[in-house]
Amino acid sequence: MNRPFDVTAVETKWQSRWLDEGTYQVDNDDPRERYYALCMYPYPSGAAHQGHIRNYTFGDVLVRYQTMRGRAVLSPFGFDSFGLPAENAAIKDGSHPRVFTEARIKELKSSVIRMGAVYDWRREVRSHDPEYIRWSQAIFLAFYEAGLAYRADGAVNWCPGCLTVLANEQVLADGTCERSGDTVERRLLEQWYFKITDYADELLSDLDGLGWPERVKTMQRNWIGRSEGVEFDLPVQGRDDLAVRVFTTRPDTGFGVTYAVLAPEHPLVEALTTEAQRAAVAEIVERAAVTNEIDRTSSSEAGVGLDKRGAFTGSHVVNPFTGEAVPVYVADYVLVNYGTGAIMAVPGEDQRDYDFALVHGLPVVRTVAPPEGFGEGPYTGDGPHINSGFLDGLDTAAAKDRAAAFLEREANGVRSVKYRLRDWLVSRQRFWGCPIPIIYCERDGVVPVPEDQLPVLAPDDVVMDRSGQSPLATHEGFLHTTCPICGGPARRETDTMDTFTDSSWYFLRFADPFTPGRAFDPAAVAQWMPVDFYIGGIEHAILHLMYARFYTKALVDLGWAPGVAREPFQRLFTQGMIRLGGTKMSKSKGNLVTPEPYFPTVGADGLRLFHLFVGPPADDFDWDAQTEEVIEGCARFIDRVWRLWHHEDVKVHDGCDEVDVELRRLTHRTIDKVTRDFDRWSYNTAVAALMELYNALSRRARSAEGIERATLDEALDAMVLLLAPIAPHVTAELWEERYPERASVHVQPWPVADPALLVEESVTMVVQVNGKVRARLEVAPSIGEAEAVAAALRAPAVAAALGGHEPSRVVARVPRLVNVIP
RNA sequence: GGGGGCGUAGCCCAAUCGGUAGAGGCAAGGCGCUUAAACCGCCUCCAGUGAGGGUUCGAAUCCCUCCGCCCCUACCA
Repeated sequence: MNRPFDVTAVETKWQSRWLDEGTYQVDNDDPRERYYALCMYPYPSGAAHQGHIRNYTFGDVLVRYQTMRGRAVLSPFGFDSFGLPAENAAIKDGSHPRVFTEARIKELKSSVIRMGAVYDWRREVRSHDPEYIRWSQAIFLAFYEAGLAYRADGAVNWCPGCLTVLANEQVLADGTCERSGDTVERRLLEQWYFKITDYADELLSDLDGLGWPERVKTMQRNWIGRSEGVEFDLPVQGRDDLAVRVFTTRPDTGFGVTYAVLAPEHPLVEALTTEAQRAAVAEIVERAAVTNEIDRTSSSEAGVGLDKRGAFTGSHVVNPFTGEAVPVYVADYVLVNYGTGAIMAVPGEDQRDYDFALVHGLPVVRTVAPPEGFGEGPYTGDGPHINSGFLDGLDTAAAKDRAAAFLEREANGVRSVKYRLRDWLVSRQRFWGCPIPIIYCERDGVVPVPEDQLPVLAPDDVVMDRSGQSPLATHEGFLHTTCPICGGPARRETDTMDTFTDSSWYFLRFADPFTPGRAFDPAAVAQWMPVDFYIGGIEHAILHLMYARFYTKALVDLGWAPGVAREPFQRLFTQGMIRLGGTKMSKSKGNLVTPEPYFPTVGADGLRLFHLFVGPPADDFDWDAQTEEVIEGCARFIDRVWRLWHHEDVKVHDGCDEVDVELRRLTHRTIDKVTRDFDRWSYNTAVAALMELYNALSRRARSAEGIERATLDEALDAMVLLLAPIAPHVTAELWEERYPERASVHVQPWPVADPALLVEESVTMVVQVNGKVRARLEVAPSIGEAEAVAAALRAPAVAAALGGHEPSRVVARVPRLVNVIP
């Protein structure tokens, strides 16, 4: 491209200046109104790609805009620098994950600076920094002391090809390893958990007040999966000492229970299995043990038939509603870690029970009358109850209540609420993560590492291979230690924490990474939290955002953080992804377009303008063959502004005529429009409005009559101010050229539209006859309804369309429209 | 199977409360500038809103059915 200025020189000049002058540093005692703008801190994967540029452009525009609006804007940046890619790279080429990671951080940071995004770099955090690790571990211990962290057996994902444990994120939807493609197995290990389920209710109910996209809230609600029901006992026939405890949300269908099901891992399976059924049941149990959860929960068509997935135990339980004995099955469609791990099966009103009953020849009883014409199969809807004794005739709600009361009386029933949400398994058998600060002593058991011994850091000389155990466990020097209580021999926990723990509190650290001896100063957190706008990808809609909300709630309850942090992210923006060749642009997909080639040509400004202009920020964008041309078009617009600012080919005159006044009105309408568009994140239309203003100005300024000087100056000033958050370098340069004595464009107050110039002199009133446009009239905006109707009826085309008939009805929406119905 | 989103000009997209379908850009074509081209400037072209039905004086917008694409989720009792 042939640019009218030296893009690289201008952009690097301003980037250095923002850094050197600390333009976007804010202090914790800043008296201005606070604003906290935050992009999700990235995993440092190396130089930025277009997805990063788009993301950080949205954030940067917000920071610069809010700064011009007079706010003290906290704009920090950091790196989610623990994680698997660094460890895998280390295994592959023998480097140390830290060396690898820090090189990637350097690259990404340099890209971010080069695109013109501004941060208070004094506040930068890195998850792998020893000071950060110290406080990640201190929080773990605080959770442990509070009973929020506990140990239990848990299943991990084991890849037989890689001979290693995988994180959940590495297991694809079809149950295979994302690297080797092998089918992932489950193995039992003792693991650490966080008790996020303690907060299930609050995590659910607090969603209501958040300014988040509805779909993200819906996803979180579904993930938490609250359901109300009844827990009760099914006594085992012939065994006074045993009962199968089940949970149901449909106690009203109790008369339709024709069998019961235990999960394969249920503790009663052994006791209830008769000798004759032992082999059949064992087969089901063994199969469940080696099958990963994905396969188990996929529908029967995909894998093994239902006949192979369940077996009769030989025992019966008594249905408390009917008093009849029904068979007990073991089947893998019942999960041990939900509800009570056992169900009453109602094939008449449940699809899964119905499918299973058909295959195993179990009776189906309908207890809710389906509507007329309803065919075969289970009916899960509402309706009058039938075949249900004392529930007959009741609707579902009433029957539920009556049945629950019955179960409370007759079957040790308790109304209860269950959640789909599970406790958070935080152990990872990995090296490149935050070590869990726990010591195991033969005498004293589980012992927290004393706070003065934090951080627990991994030694540098750990061998990372694919043996499948935690790399730290292979390092004798790390493994063996002494017990802080008795001084006797002890060993360290060798697992590290899920990297989602690091990202669950970094935004609190940003408020105050300065105070020694604390994770953060509560007063500083109180000043900055909650985050006003949190910007990131939809892929974090569930896990990261749920975990972070859990952390802040727990930290508030533990007294670490002030109550304002309870809901950390007031508003959330999830930007659309960039797709190339039909898939998301990402390093792991190998379909990256990097920004570097664009910097010397269209510049960071051109690229930023492009990302804002190309479509709504929330929408996905396809990077395709035409994209190059669109990007160049954006750079061209910047060039046009540059030339017009320098009055190239412009004719100016003094003395303002009506056309100039109209241009002044357009300038102020544009100020108003762009401001409202910024506030609703409609950057594409804001840019379009600026282009429209440019077009009108240029046309007038380059016409034979020319333009009034003051009108042009006012319009150009407004345009450069409005463009400043979008194209920060070129606008800073233009502003400094013309106004060397003034402060930078970026600390100028945001322009305000003059209300007097927003009032339109006349508007076009559309006159319709029977919905068809027949005339357009110029009218005063203040026109009254009667006057508007009279004017409409006077219009010749309207009279003609009416053909002399009296209108039967007239709908007037002054001053825009009058619709005459004959 | 369940939940959500999207579908407007050749392409990306506007239309903010149900009220003139077009703001902006890209591409295409033409003219001017130029020895020529690029650049630059000016101008032109193009859809009736995925299909069908309903509500309404009036529907891209609300409702129903269907088609296509995308995302999330998945036996949660």
